[in-house]
Amino acid sequence: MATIYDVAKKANVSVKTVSRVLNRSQLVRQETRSRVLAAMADLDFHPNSAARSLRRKRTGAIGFVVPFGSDFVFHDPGMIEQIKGALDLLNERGYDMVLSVPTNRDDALREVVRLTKRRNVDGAILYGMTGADSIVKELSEKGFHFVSLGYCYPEQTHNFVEIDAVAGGIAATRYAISLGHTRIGLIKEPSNFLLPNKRSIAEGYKTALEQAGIPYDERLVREGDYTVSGGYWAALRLLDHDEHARVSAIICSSDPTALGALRALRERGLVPASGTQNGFLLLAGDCLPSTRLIEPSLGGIQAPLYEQGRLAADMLVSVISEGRDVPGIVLKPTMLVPA
Amino acid sequence: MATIYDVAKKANVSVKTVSRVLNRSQLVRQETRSRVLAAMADLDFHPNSAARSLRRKRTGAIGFVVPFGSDFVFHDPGMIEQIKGALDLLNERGYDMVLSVPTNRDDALREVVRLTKRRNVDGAILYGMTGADSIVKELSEKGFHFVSLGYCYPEQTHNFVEIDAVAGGIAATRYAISLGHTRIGLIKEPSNFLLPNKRSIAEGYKTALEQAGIPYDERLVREGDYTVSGGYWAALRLLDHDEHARVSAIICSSDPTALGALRALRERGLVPASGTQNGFLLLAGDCLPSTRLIEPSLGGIQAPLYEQGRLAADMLVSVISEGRDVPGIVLKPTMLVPA
DNA sequence: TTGTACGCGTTATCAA
DNA sequence: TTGATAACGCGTACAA
Repeated sequence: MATIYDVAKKANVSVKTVSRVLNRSQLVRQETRSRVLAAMADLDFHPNSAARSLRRKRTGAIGFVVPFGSDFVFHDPGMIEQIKGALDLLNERGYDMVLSVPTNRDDALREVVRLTKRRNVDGAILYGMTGADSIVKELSEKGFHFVSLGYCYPEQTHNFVEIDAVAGGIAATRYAISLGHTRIGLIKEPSNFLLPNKRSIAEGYKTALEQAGIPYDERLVREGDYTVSGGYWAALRLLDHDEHARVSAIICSSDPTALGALRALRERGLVPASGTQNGFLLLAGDCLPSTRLIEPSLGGIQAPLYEQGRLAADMLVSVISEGRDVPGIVLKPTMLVPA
Repeated sequence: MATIYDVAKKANVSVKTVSRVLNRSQLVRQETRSRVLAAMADLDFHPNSAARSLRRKRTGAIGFVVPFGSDFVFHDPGMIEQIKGALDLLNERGYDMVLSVPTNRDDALREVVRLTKRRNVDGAILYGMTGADSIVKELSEKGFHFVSLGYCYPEQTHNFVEIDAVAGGIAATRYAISLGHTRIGLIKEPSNFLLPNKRSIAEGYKTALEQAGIPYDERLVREGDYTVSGGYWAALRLLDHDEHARVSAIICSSDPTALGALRALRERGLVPASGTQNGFLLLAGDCLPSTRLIEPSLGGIQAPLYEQGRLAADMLVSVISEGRDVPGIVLKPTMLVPA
């Protein structure tokens, strides 16, 4: 491969001039610039990134690390949306994305440390998780850059983009109540997605019930695992548990959960009502566009996952370029009425 | 950040010795090694990747470039499976993946050139596409490494992993015929996914019909775009076109296509039969595990997309480490009977 | 507006 | 088994 020395020789200039052309400095005479550009084209010259990174102390890449393994990550449309949002923004900003999907928390933390401390990347987006406290704080102190999707530790005030699950729970539950439902099932998020200061959708559910004077029945609340089959089994348990006082509505904490619940409903001969029509009410948890292509009538809690990914990436780019932490953001989901 | 010089000083050895420890050379006395390791831990030393890459002339990363834009790529479960397969293998082999999703062919080719020629990556996986001929051949000649998912140019014999769409078409069509169907609709792949030596599912479809003595009716073949809505509209056209001689079966070339078609069927009051039961037959095109979680009864052409991604990555790793091209592979899909 | 010479942090070539 | 020193390719004080 040709180096700037080859280009310099060919264009009869110094390497510094070549470097200037490369970096779009204005201090190069037009005629010189064209000569250099011609030489670069002739030699099929491309600047070596490693040399650049070494010198500039930045790589132009950021890491995206999720601790749930590829089997989960690539089958969860919500995670996909978050990654997509981040990738889109990074692309606009000229950054490359290094995607890493270790299978557990410890490996994920090791990955973040490896990517950032070895300077493979200029910063990392890390999925919020327990046990990240010390590492993430250390990274911050030592000048490595990171932003988390959701909280990484209790009392975290900076460098995160979170979605308010409680607000979603309230909105969905109120909607069900407004249609006259009183036996409302909830398939909540898996507990390992929660953190001391990340509150559950179940809190919103309880609040809304309480405000409407409907007694809370813990048997109507099941834990899902954000997968289709998790939703399926949880829904079956809700439907079969109490034959005489069966739920007439189910609120799901994710889209796959809802698709699984839908399968369970169909197996039991129940078709969720569309619109405000009477009948069984099934509410999804992300209401992603891709889910609604498959089930257009599905309403529920619309979580801005794509925006979350985008904003996290945007925040990371700021953290990197300005060199200081940025206050966290909490996004509100909205309630999408079934079609 | 500490460098090997700091470590060397602290451990009272030369930088070369530190380097040896770093690279697990056996030519270091045990006692020296432990002293160096202790110093590294003390200083929280992490080797700088840029410096390493510059010196070693390899980065430990590979690029994955798909030319269809994030809106398509992240919403197509087939692409997701391919990426997942590649990522899993690269992870096992200790490579990082740089994911790039430009929106068109020209940008994709530029991306591959940028990533490889600037040495951001040691090689790239490129989605097969027209117009890649010259660039991909040039890369090959100049010693840059690449492997393509599907063919990149006519007469390509090396560095690709392809899935035989014709075989899939034959199998699915034969299955439909075996159940007594004679009016069989086909929603084939979008034409921009085809290349001179990549043959269409429609060829297999025709072959099977011909062998069974069923006349070919071009009105029963529609082009899809691999999306849910594309499948929906194509299926509606198939269902509404010819009221008196309507299709009794539809073969789809992808899973989203089938999910869209399913929506169309439901809207027309048609429920696809399960198993070998009589009734409307709907066959999917990828039969991915994730699709079957949503619609467990869906049968069709089961394409080994995950394996394709894995094998492509594996092939690329070979190409990189052995420095020479590897003969292409063609995978056969199988026919999955509806449950 | 252009050029010289050095440093970024590693690895590799020798020689000891 | 270890070490001095030269690369790797680019950016940048500093000088002209």
